[in-house]
Amino acid sequence: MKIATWNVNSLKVRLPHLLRWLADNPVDVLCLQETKLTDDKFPTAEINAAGYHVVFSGQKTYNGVAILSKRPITDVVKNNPRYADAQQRILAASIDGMRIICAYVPNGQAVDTDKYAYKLAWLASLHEWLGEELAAHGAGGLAIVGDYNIAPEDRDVHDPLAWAGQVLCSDKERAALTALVELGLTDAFRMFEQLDKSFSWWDYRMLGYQKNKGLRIDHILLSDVLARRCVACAIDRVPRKWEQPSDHAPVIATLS
DNA sequence: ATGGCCATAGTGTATGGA
Repeated sequence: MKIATWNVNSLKVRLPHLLRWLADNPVDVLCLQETKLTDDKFPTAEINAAGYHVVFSGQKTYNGVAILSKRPITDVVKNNPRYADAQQRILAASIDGMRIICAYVPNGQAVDTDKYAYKLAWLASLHEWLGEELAAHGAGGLAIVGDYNIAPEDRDVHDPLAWAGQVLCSDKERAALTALVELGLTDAFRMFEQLDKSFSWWDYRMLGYQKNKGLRIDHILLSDVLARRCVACAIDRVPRKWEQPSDHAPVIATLS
């Protein structure tokens, strides 16, 4: 089975890309971030017609998450109950006994801003709640996937010197991600040999994609039960080359 | 040429993204 994540940067704009990508990549589970749609505007019918169940939690203009699945979805939790503010960034659900969490971690803007402080507080709260989710659902396997807005290591950054200490690469953000991993999770991408300069996001500006000036900030973290089943993990750059693309590429993990 | 974008709200131009 395949589990994937993709920050679509507006599902309204990117629905044709989503449907085209699913036709080419009929993954079992796909988590979306930055849908930027209120729930009444969510394209449920189109996604059902593509063969997927779907749950979602959105808001106007910003954020918004969704989980698509070929198999039925149960036990849905919207938001981190420990951090239930208006920003729709977390969606958890059970699929065939597995716990799937779709996460859109705050961007943080810049290290000296309130948004950065919000990001760190949000991550600390996520850590608390994720520990509980692992305790409750770990036996059947848990995957927490999405846009973490954190490049874990310098090799995940096109220009580590330029980005040193900057938002997405700062020590505190990396430590927060490490703390999540230390709950008993594995970065699926790094379980396998990968090409140097593998990224999942490229700035729209400065010919970022054409020059491969990117970051790897979209991650699939697997609990031990699922990590043992994981046989591959890859970033699919194909839709980043399509007309009017999202600035993020999908990441796909294959489980036996 | 060392900078070059995009989506949203809303109809100018500001904000957020990463």
